[in-house]
Amino acid sequence: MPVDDQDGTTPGSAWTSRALAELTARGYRAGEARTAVIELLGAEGGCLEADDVAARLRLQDKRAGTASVYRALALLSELGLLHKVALADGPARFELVLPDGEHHHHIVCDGCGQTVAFSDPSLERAVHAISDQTSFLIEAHDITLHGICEDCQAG
Amino acid sequence: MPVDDQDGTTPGSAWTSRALAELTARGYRAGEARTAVIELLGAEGGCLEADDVAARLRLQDKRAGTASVYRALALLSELGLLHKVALADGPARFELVLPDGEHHHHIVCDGCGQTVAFSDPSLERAVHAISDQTSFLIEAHDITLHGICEDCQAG
DNA sequence: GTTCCTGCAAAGGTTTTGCACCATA
DNA sequence: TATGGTGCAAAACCTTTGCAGGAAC
Repeated sequence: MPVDDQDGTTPGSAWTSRALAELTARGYRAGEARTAVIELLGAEGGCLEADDVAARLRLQDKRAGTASVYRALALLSELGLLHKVALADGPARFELVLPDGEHHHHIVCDGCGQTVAFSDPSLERAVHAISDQTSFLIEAHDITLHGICEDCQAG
Repeated sequence: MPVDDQDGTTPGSAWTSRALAELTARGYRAGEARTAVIELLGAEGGCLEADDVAARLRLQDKRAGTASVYRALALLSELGLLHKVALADGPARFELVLPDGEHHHHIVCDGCGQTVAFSDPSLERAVHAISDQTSFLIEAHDITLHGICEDCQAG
């Protein structure tokens, strides 16, 4: 469920416009499948697997072939509009890249596979400090915590 | 290349002994493929893909079927002797779990795929602070930085 | 001798690719 | 109209599973 911001719009709807603009600005066409993927991701706020995207589009009667979904996700990642996250098991997930750099990380329950998001400024500061010390030009980072959720601890 | 510690032994060779002891202590048998995988990982110090393990064993004329390699890696992970790390692209890698909890994380070059390891105490502190705040029982964490290595920046 | 481990081969799931057709600009 | 996007189907890739034979205890 997308979170409303102060304007009453979602961060995702701004992302949708930006993604579509970026595409055409770079000479890519707004084909049917590609546009549908962008609109869906903006509406959902990201954190979807390729298969989720395909399935939800089917529910909306916007049919998009699996291959086109993968191609759209790959292109958007390449353009820096999405960030591909590989959790330890299962397929990759795709997160919106927002212009203010705001993002989150994940805690995965190794019992039931449930994933929750979190963000933490001091963790970000620690990552940036490392970025300054390495010869790599750091552009992104993934952080995943693994553990057991409350339900699985009880059961 | 494994890093020598103060005793002149490698951390990996201690790991090999511990892994073999742990296996028998828990009632598992020291079969040929399983033993070969453990010895290889200890000697190499971890950070290998399943396929690397199979290939290097073949080079040593210790043939181990792919399935047995995967089964050994899965068992060792389950016993807490290995940690499975999923980088964004490509197959999972397996890291030794050392008894003192010492471990490292990775920086991946998105240009050439090169991976280097790093460790950082303040990053670890930040992760532990989060662990204390969540209802999850945190048992492990993966951190991967993505960027462009010096070579790819130049080229 | 019994149980577990192993290897092969086949299946499983995710992602990529080839190609003919169609839509966008 | 020319180029590039799309969909289908097939392939590629990593990983898991079934099963018969062999090794460990």
